[in-house]
Amino acid sequence: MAVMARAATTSDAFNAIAEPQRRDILGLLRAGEWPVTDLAQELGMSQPQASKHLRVLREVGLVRVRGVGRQRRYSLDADGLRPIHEWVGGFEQFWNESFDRLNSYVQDLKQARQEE
Amino acid sequence: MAVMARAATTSDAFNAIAEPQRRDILGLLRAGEWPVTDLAQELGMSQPQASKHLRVLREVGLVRVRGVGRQRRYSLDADGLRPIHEWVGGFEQFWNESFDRLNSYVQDLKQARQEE
DNA sequence: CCATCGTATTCCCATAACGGAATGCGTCAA
DNA sequence: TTGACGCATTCCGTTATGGGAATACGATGG
Repeated sequence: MAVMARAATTSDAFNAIAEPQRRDILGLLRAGEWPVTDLAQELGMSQPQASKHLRVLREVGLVRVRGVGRQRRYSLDADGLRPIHEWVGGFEQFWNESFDRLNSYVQDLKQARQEE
Repeated sequence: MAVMARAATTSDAFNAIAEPQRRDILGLLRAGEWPVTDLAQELGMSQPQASKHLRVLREVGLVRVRGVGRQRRYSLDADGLRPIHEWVGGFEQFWNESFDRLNSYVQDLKQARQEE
């Protein structure tokens, strides 16, 4: 049985978006469809690299492709990001926590002062 | 110069949370502080594995440690998740898109019907 | 001071990533 | 039909992963 080292980048959206360039690609695709070459140039990466990253994104369902003549136009399919947003959202109260604590601390101070 | 293969898991929160078990750890830590052994048992992983994952999480600043006697208690530091939430949140309109399209399609239908 | 508890670290291994360079391949224009 | 264009794929090399097992290490209790 295969000893898994690190989960494949294609195993899920979490792994796919761990790569900065792939996040760049997704960001760019918010602007609409892009043929590979243009996308690569826009983001300053080689065409093969762009193709490879796009393949990963396609495999996890974050982008779609459409053949137009001899080009392949990629577009966003953001549904796969939703689970991530929800998972991370489950921690929202905790990154407000320190602020809340500070806040209640300040409240306590105020109250203590009034009671002096 | 070092040829980078894949970004280190410790390079940022995106990479750190790509590993399911680390997400499990973070989830568990919402319940409060945990000593390593208990945490490992709760999540069904070996103690060394737990320690290793916790190290990664600590290096990217997602958890804090506190020494209590001979145990080390880990707790959540969720601030580092915020950038992720914001990045993913930037795509929210796009995963509502298909719904929106369906919606406007229905509107069009209604309107067309009234104009008959 | 010594044995033990709670953890962290180290070693070993199989796997796969990402980048660069080269190449394969389908489609369109002449 | 042929050549060029737009992409995808393959090969190579370096690096680091996560799991298991063994071990090192600091703090505590006796």
